[in-house]
Amino acid sequence: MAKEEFLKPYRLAEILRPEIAESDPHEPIPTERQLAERFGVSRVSVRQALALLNEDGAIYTVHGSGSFVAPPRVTKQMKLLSFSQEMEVRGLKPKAKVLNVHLIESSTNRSDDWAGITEPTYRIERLRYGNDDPMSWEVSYIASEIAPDLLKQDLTGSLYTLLKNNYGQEIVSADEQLTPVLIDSATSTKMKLTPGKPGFEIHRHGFNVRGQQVELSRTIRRGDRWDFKYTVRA
Amino acid sequence: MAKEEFLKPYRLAEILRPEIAESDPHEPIPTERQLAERFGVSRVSVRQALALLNEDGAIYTVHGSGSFVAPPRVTKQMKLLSFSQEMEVRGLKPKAKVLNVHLIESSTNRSDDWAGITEPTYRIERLRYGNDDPMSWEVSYIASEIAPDLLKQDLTGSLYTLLKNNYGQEIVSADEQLTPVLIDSATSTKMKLTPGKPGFEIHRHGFNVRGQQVELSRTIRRGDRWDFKYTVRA
DNA sequence: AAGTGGTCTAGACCACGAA
DNA sequence: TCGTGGTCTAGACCACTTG
Repeated sequence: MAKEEFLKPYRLAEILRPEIAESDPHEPIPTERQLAERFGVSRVSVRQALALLNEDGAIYTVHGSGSFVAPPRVTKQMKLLSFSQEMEVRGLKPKAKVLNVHLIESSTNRSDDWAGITEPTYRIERLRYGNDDPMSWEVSYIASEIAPDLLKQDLTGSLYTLLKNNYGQEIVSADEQLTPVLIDSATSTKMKLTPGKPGFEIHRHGFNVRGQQVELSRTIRRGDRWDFKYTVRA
Repeated sequence: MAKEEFLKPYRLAEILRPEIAESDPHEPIPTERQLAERFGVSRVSVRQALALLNEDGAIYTVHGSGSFVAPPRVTKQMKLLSFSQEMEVRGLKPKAKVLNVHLIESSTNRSDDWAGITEPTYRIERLRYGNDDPMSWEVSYIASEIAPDLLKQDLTGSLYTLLKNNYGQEIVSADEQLTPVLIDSATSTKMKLTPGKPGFEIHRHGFNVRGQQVELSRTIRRGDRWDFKYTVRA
């Protein structure tokens, strides 16, 4: 079931990566035609492999001249990660404490808090920990038609994993909006912080492969424990 | 000099876009083989066109089944934009007021503020406006070997455009780091804000095609006028 | 079983850079 | 001019979904 697209290019990239790492920055790597012959694959596959290496900044390519070892860079590409995955990347143990869960029945004057989510919907309020430190406070909305019996599930782990494994709803893309805020006193208390500290407020809309909105969430993250790093291209 | 890669796929995508816009969400679009025949191009080109449409959320594809019209989404992909470009996207007129420019000669105990930039380097402190409102305060460092005579240039416009047109240094990728902060009183004064408001602090490293660091900057942006929206994928 | 998208190939021609 | 990467083709076979 491995979902490895572009098998040859991917494997080829992994073979080339250590070779590249040993060369000095701006040294040329073999030409595409040479690599194609050496590995017995088509030039198209070589080019896809080089494209992968280019994406994470291992090489750069100059039309008419060649491909070269890129000088070292640190920042990673931005990928969709659940909170749990993010913590694991940082080497911290993720945990969640459920503060409140309930089902919101059809409401006449519905709040915009869960606009786009079909009612009735579950509202899940949780505190998120990394190595027992409170890292963020979050409220998630998930339509009950998507995940019936959600209340019976264990909600102390990754919601994304739960949705995927128990309901076949994999979230493959998300729209997010970051706003810098002063963390209000109520949230500060819940997160055991001194009030008035800066943080991020994040609104997230999660979508499945079919572009249907599956999850909606609002998150407050403490600024002293969260940076937001990314690489952006022209 | 148009730098349009994938000419056929790109043009094909633009032709298909309006057709797709007229169909209902989740309606199937023609198969790849049908499109290839209809437009007299190879299936590979069709697939690249569909990939482009997929990237900006116009369609989604299901292996073994087909491609379908995606339900509407709002958020744009994140692209590298200069401040000036960002303002234009928002329909605001960009402007810069130069607060301070000078050349930093080789220093013995150099500050980490411009780590990675070759000395001597220019330090450019500017206030950035959108429609005459101060939007952000920024300090940029640019090595003098890259842009000699920078002091003689007009610095009230886009630095990126200036670097590209006058010095042949196009910045094609950047690493950024966002931190939520309370805007300090000195910066608040410069931006004519009441102190203690939340904002973003952004560190940016700009690179040319060869992966060489061309620009380094630190920016403070007011939180009440800046959101950070993006789409992220698995 | 038939039809769809997913991967890969071999080969052609174009556009650019360096000598 | 020659060698490089950039684009495109026609056709093959695989993997998946649906009837």
